[in-house]
Amino acid sequence: MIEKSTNFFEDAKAIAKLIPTGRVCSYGEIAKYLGATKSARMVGWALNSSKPEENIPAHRVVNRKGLLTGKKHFEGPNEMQLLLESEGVIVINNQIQDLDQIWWNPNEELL
DNA sequence: TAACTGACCGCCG
DNA sequence: ACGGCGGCCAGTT
Repeated sequence: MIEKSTNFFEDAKAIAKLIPTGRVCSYGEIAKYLGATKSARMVGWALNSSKPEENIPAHRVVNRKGLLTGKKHFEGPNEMQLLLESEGVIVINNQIQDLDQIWWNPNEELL
């Protein structure tokens, strides 16, 4: 019934699921991997459309600066940060530390 | 129906 | 170095 342009959304969710624990990625990188470098926003939309039941670690997906821009879309304001810290990711002031350390590039890892 | 917004990113001034 | 704006796609009002 609803399998048409959702391909991009499905892929975005799939990539998010592929993100290993303790790692983070940016919307742009995911979008780039999907072939839509300029459609980074759609990646976020895909996660928003997705539900917690989908087991999608959206908290591992952050913006280019490593800032938890989508934390407000979670159950709680600190849910995202707590999840990241729980996985070993250092997050201070809604910003991920050691980005170069935990960064996960789909183009390199999944290549 | 048409227009705006939205978990962003990159470019230009 | 910092600020502002446009572009992408789809969903919502």
